[in-house]
Amino acid sequence: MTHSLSPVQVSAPGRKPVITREDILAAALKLVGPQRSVSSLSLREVAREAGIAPNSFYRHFHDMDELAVALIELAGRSLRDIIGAARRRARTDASVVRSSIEVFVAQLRSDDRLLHILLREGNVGSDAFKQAVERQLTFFEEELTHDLIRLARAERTGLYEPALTAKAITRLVFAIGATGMDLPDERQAELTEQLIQMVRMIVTGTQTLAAQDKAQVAR
Amino acid sequence: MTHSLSPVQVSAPGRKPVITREDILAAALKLVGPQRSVSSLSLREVAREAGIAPNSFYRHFHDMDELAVALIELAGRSLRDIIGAARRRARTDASVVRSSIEVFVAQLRSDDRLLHILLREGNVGSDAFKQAVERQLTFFEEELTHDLIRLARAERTGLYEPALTAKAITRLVFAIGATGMDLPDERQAELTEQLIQMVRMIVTGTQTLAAQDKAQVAR
DNA sequence: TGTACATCAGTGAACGCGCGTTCACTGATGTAC
DNA sequence: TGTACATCAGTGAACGCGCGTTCACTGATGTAC
Repeated sequence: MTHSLSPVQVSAPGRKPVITREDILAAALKLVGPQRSVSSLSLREVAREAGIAPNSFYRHFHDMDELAVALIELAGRSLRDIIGAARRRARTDASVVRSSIEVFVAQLRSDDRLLHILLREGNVGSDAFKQAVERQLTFFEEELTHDLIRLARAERTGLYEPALTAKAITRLVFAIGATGMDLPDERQAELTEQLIQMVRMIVTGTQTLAAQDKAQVAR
Repeated sequence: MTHSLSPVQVSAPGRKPVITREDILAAALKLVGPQRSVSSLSLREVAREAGIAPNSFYRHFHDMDELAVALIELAGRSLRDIIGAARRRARTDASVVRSSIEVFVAQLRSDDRLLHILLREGNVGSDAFKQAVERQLTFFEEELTHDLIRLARAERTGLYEPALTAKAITRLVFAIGATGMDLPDERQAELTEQLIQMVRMIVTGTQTLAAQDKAQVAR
């Protein structure tokens, strides 16, 4: 789950940077944890962790808000890549649910803290920050909507309100995932099974409602 | 949505209190809003709002964490009372979903900020604080589990994993509710309908899965 | 190749601020006699 | 009823701290000639 964070630097006059935006983002990432949300980090703390003077921070970001938004975008992009790969590997309807959720939970326990950021930060911080989180979640919903439509066509099952279904699944997985962030490793499997069952309830529900609708129309 | 916060004071020697725990809780409540979570409030800020000297705060709470936990408990208790009343008024399966969610969304827009606190604070703050939020959510889940079992019996529909279903519904409603906190009033109806449909997906899903299980066993 | 110069990443020191917490206090109240 | 006293809610002043932000600076680098 790594990404290049900025385009290749074009050669320019002046002193060479000894530290990059990526270094600062990585330092901030090291500081977030069970007790610390991104929006509670101080500029001086991040600078200290990155090994630079507090005022050097301003060479790379306008303020802490800009750093926080950059972190959110990085986290969202990485997670979508990972889940997307898992979805492409899976063949059947059932295994798409399972493998996506397994990858999601595995990422919860991963050493890089990227997913933690998306889960912990939804409802605090500045407007710009909250919007950045919201944007990443809607990206997920859009991709999931397309998947649901594609799967319903392939398996000839009905589908009731795909966008709403995608939203319900996304928000539920993220909400439950957030509570599981700090769980010990041995409860990971349990969390995974719970999530899979919950998603199946929703998917089964949509299919049943779609079938009822169809019957209604036919009658 | 009001509650008596402490037992009636027994007469004791010493100066009469001019300010109460309730006054301080109310002051803290006034300060939380779109940009401010309870865990971001400072002791001095709350004292200022309550009209007392900063150090007087210590006469009522050991620290800010204790105040935050008291707020969470107040909010949870109040919301359960309100939703409980709505559920008792409703007669049918469908109207239980609708009236509970309507009351929930109405409370989202209410002047007292109690529900906001539960929604915004799930994933930040001290351990004691997060546990307090978690505890209130499990209270909801337990009550909902009982309701689901009762309704399934009454309507002779199957029920698949009632506790898990209750958890999925609770977490989903709170997660979506959190995103709707800061929405303008005119989108309240839309939010309500979305939530109702999502809950129906889950309930329909559980019933269908239960029916499938039964067929499996009968075969 | 050599030199003067512009650029600009990073710095050290300092600022004013709001914070949580402490201390010794004041003075209103209820109780004992 | 009157008086001395213990209790304790609330206070004003002070502390040391970490914070974000500013300023004028240093010195490494690439460019122009």
